[in-house]
Amino acid sequence: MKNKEIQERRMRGYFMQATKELLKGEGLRSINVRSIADQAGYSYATLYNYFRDVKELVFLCVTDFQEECTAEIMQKVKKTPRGIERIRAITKAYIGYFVQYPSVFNLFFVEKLGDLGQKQPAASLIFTFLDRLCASEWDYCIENGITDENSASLIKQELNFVSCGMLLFYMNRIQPAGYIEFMGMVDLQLNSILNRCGTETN
Amino acid sequence: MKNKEIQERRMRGYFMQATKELLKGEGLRSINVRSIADQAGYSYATLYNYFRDVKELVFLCVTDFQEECTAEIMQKVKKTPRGIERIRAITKAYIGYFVQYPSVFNLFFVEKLGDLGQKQPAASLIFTFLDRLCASEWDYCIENGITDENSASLIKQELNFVSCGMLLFYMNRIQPAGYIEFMGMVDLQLNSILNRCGTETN
DNA sequence: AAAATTAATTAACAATGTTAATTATATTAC
DNA sequence: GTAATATAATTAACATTGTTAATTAATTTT
Repeated sequence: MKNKEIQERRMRGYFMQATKELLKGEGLRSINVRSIADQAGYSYATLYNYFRDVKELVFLCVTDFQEECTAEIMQKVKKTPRGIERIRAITKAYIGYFVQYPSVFNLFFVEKLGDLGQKQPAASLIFTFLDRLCASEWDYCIENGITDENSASLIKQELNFVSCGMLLFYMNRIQPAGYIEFMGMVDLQLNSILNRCGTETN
Repeated sequence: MKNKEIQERRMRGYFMQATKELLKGEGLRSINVRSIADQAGYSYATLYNYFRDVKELVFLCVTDFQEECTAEIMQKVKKTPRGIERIRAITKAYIGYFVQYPSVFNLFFVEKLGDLGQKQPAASLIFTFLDRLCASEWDYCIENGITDENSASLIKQELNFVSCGMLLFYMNRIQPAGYIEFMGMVDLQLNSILNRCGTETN
């Protein structure tokens, strides 16, 4: 039955589209079975014919957002010189994307998504996201002797944690207060971390 | 009416005690008006005679936990040599406390606590917590020329963000998988950040 | 001790997630 | 092409949780 498969995929798509619109617009707060179904133009119970529960549906948006985010970032940094410079640009753009879509940040890093069955794959998908975005640039740096593998691996982690930490404080606690100050702090932190590359081996 | 005040304080205390027990035991998941009231030995509606809502009650536990955490840390590090060494120890103990009580971490850093009226004070209370724990040691470092104010301020922020980021990943995404690996990573990161002190000015 | 006040409890309602029962739609057999 | 069947979608219903209103119990005041 090919038709059935196509139709089912289409239906899932409608609900996912609706969920993504709501997430980007009103945010996670506004997400509930009824609002999603409304947005999709169906009754709330119909959703359960295509998804185990509302968490599965929301979770599926993660992959979509990651792809979108990746595209946006790569577009933004393609003119930046390769190496450390581009790693800095990617990380800034990565942070910028989450500032633009706070609910995506919450979805990725904050929400525990309950006891979602496929928790572990999603977890590593998220944990390695920035690493994957920067992977080829780190390779470039190592190949060109700009840094070595050991310090690269440390700094990768540090970028990951610091980015996430800054975002968490900014989003959740409104600290620092404004976007300008926040991005200023981001610059300082990224400089501090990335300036260490190649200058010495700790 | 002095009695009334005493009684009211006592009642608030009962509910707070109950909430803290639940938080530390079952975690935030298990927190709801009825479970708190049960634990306290009252009906759920009674709670509303003493607290605006359940969020206020939960929020009040933050301060209590901070005090407890501070005491535990200071006890732990009192024999560590002052300066960078002790900053490292405090930060490790700080991370250790949250690993011990994951729900306190959630409460502090993850939960948005809705549109809590007193949001801002709580926010800065949390944001500055590690800084306050380390404040006198940083002063010590600056006074003794171990580091200067500029790099101290950068590194303070970095410690704050990295700690929070590592915890977020570990708690939320089970990454890295085990406690031993996690604490190993913590050591590496703290070394990397703190080794920069005084060796050079970036 | 009766009246009045205060505190505590039960009842009730609203929002949300989820499942069961019912209705509408589409597919298949003749 | 229509009746029987299968599938999909909807409404109804129930569970959980937060919150407020109405009622009952307790305490205080006179």
